[in-house]
Amino acid sequence: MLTQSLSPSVPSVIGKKISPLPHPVPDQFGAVTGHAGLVATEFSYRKDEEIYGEDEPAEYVYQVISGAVRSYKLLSDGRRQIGAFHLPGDVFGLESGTIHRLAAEAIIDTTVRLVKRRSLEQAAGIDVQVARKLWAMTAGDLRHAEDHMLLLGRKTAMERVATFLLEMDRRLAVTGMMALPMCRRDIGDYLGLTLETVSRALSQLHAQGVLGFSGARQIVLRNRQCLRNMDA
Amino acid sequence: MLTQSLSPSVPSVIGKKISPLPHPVPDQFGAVTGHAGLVATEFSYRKDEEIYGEDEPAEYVYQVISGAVRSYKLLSDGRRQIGAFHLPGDVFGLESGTIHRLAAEAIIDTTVRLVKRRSLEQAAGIDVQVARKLWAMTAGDLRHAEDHMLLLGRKTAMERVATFLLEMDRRLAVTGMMALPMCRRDIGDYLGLTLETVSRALSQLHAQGVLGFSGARQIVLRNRQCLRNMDA
DNA sequence: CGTCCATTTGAGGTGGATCAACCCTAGTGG
DNA sequence: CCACTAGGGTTGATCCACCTCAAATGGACG
Repeated sequence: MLTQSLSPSVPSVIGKKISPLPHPVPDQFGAVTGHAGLVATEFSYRKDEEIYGEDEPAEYVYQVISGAVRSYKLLSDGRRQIGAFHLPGDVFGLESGTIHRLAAEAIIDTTVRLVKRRSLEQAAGIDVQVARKLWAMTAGDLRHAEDHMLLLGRKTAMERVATFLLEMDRRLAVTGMMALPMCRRDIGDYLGLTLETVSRALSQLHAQGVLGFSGARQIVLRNRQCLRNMDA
Repeated sequence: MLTQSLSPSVPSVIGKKISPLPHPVPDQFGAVTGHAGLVATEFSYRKDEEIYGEDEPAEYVYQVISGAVRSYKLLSDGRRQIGAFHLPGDVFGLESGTIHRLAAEAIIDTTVRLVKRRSLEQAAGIDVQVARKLWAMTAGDLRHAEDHMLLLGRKTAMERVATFLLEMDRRLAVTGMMALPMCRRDIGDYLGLTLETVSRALSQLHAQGVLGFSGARQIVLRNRQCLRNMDA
């Protein structure tokens, strides 16, 4: 594999142009980088490539332009908990301290925009609006984590899958259809379940007519209210 | 009960003096309120009294002076997930938005110091150091939530209890002994377990000599390394 | 057309939940 | 000072939702 990058954390493709986001996504990042003339760069990562590791210095803050990213923690024996999926428009890797608390990997081929954390911090020291925005973004991550603790600690397998489907539907459905970038194992590691349990729950919802498949990762929700009811 | 407060969210005792914290606790709150001459007030709540409810407007930010507080979310059928315990010195109820995402209750009789959220936000708009501190406090909560997601999604019952004991030992042990303010049900709802499972795990650790009891809530750790190993 | 994974499905095992006594201790009142 | 009570905690027996292990199926891609 001579063409591979030498280090897993060095992006395999390096670009310098700034692309617009594909969709009218609420652009939290642009709202911040637009100020203070921050330098944003584009990088690309191939499927399963590491973007940064757990406890690595947090040098950059990232925004997904295209593709998808998983943030996760590992136990020593390999058990994995995915804390969040990051989809186009999402900012990830933002830390108030100097260390990344979770690792991040590209789920599929992914392009990100990135800026130096230090330059954001500097901008925050000058412009209170930037400081406010950084706080709000971390608070948004906290809100998601709090909701997810309830799911992981207290919901049944079917409730977890229903919650997941509604979340993905909200975040990436176009024309009523969603194209999941992640495999069943990723979904399981996000929901605190095994991949088999996820598959069984999806099959059951399919049998009940609550959702339709066109390929295992192309899902259309046919009865959102039913999912909302089971999500409790 | 004529002497009870009329509303559960109105503190039952109202004080106005500012007491120092009992211990040399790193005082995040003072570091912020010290600036800008913010007005801090003291309130007290009795055991099991609600401090604020889920989705209530976030009017105040709190710091525990004495006692203990649980923050939690409920499902419609009463299942509860406690997201955090707040002990003397801890700040809680800090929101970047206008709404409390979790409810809060006093675990035992508790006294808190509080300031208006709006006045903190105002101070943050003037003093970047205050803004930085608020962001750092929210980031600290996020870090805890991320660790707790790993526990809830992927750890075994024994690993959860070991993690809990080490956390409480770190946060409230004096002279090698810790006095837990919360009951077994609270611990279970924090760890995503039943109270029976928590009790069994503690009994097993007791039988193994890893910990000693003097009363169900007075615990001394006799082998922290053993707990660290099982915490994985 | 064949290979390689991802996914589905089946069969059986198990960790923690549930249901049910029982016990301890602190608080109360005699 | 002690009997009584109530709530929290412990322990036992059983259950079941989800995990584990295994095999079949399917879809993407050379």
